[in-house]
Amino acid sequence: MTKTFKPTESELEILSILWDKQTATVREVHEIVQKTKDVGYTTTLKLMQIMNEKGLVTRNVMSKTHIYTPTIQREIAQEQYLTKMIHTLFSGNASQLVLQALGTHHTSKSDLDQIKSMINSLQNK
Amino acid sequence: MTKTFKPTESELEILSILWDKQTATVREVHEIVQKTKDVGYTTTLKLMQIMNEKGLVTRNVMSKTHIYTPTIQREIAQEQYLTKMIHTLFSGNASQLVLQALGTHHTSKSDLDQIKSMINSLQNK
DNA sequence: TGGTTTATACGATTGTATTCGTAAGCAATC
DNA sequence: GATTGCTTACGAATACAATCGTATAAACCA
Repeated sequence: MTKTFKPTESELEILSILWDKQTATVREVHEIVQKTKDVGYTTTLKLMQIMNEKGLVTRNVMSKTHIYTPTIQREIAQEQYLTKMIHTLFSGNASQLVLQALGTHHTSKSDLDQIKSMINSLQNK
Repeated sequence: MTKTFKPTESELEILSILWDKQTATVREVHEIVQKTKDVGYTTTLKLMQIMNEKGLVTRNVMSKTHIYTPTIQREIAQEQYLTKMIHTLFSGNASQLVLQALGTHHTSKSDLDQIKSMINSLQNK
């Protein structure tokens, strides 16, 4: 069973950066965080230390500057939040979410093709 | 400009109940909340009072038992969370979210048809 | 009417997230 | 080898969310 994974707002933001970069130092993360939030370096540092304690990330302490890696797969978080969102915001109706997403967020033609073929394979079951 | 809408975890849970029922008393909400969480009546009451102060809900105080109504449209919340989720969990790629949603959440054949026709109309633009 | 139930109001407590200041170590540089 | 800059560690303050106990009033009813 997957342990309950429940990062805070700020932790999720940091995780999302780590998922994109695979691995990063506090400074690298902080530089990105700073673009949207006005917080001090030690705040980001502290958060990442706490995340380490919680097991949300691991870190390589070989060099003076630690290197952080997320422990949770992005896919697991995706699935968890998707499920929750469908439940609380879409009354459990996944297709409503899909329609909404397609309607208000741009999607390339080839991506649309990919979605169509996925639908076809689902319908042929 | 839409005011920043940022309910807490518990507030969102209550809103989701109100969205489904359109309108409800504290007791009605609490009865549903209790199915998943073991909290006292006054906790739910207090939360809804705070939500009223924040403007997340309005209430009709004509009778002794107040009747609550959500002020925020469910659609606005849907859009906001969807956007945020696509950004932090799907690297900004909406179609990834759609594929994931279709892959892991059941969708009826007629709903799938509806999605297909939506895609077709998007592609014919 | 008097007691019981059901409501709201509200203060207080507890728990957790967020933020930052300060200290201390290390490494490059002057 | 002293100074400067960057790093981590850590305690402490602040803010906010969540929970509940108690008081008070209205409505119900036997």
